[in-house]
Amino acid sequence: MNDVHHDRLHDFESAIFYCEKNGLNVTKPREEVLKAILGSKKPLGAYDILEKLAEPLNKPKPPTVYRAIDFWQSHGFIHRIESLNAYIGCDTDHHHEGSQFIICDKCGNVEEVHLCSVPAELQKKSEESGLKISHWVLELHGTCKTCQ
Amino acid sequence: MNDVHHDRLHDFESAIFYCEKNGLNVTKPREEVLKAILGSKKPLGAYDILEKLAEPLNKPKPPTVYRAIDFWQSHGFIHRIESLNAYIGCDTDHHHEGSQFIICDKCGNVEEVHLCSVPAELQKKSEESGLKISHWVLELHGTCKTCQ
DNA sequence: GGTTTTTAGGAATCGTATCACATATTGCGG
DNA sequence: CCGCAATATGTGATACGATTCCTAAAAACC
Repeated sequence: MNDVHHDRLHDFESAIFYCEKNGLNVTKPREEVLKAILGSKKPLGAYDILEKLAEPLNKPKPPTVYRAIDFWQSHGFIHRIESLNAYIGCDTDHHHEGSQFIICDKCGNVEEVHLCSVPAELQKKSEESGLKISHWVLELHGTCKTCQ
Repeated sequence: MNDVHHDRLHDFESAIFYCEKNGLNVTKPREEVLKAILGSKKPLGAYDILEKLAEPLNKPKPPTVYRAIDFWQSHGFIHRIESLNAYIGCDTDHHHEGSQFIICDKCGNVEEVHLCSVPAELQKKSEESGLKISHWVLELHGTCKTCQ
């Protein structure tokens, strides 16, 4: 567990706790995938994860990793960043249909932002258009404070 | 040119005009790629485009299509929809750093939305975090009026 | 213990995108 | 017009991302 970055340790433990409470199996692949993602400050691609797990899981194949990703994602513990094809740990209590990220294209750091709801302007637009929103993707790219 | 959907014909012509005015070459691959994208009501994947161009361009290879996509994208005439890995024509005057889409996951229709600026809530968050925004991705998924 | 459900292993394949390198075409100064 | 530089294309190979399908193991339940 000490290979999970310290400020994400709590996330790891709370995920485990959540699973225990809800009768979900925390299997070896799932555990290792979550550890890999939470252990990284930056989002990881599926094949980055695959590499990291070569040792602990004896060279797993893509489906193994994708299955675990799906599992954690479906329970809201990790998010996919569409514009990076990469995965990152959720930094709050899971299960929100939208996620928002602030992404530095220079250093690759990603910060999760939490809006409790769709911004008003958009809410309005989607109402006008009659869309019943299921989820949304919001990714701001730019240069972070330290990289400027 | 009559294979460009009628309500996108103007977009095609104004792109050509823009290129002439700015000394940009409208080559055969570029022309065909733009026509393919504007000729479709729904976003096209790169390999969809590749297929459509099999005849007019004599079975082009991926780089041919991607280069033309990059070209039009860099001049703001088409957008990439990250959560679909697909490309769609811009429906207004080009060159805005952010694009916003309303996507029906049932019928695949996409509507472009134009916010002139980043929603206030996000603007605030990105200021707090010190991000200098270069571009942003905003994609609302759900079910459109007619599909509900 | 036997059956059902859940999970994992693994080969193959598909979809998306880029690299490297050769070739062609265009634009422009002499 | 020629030759050079800049721009753009053709093409094979390869990298990266994700899924399908089928088999086998492990857990949960009776």
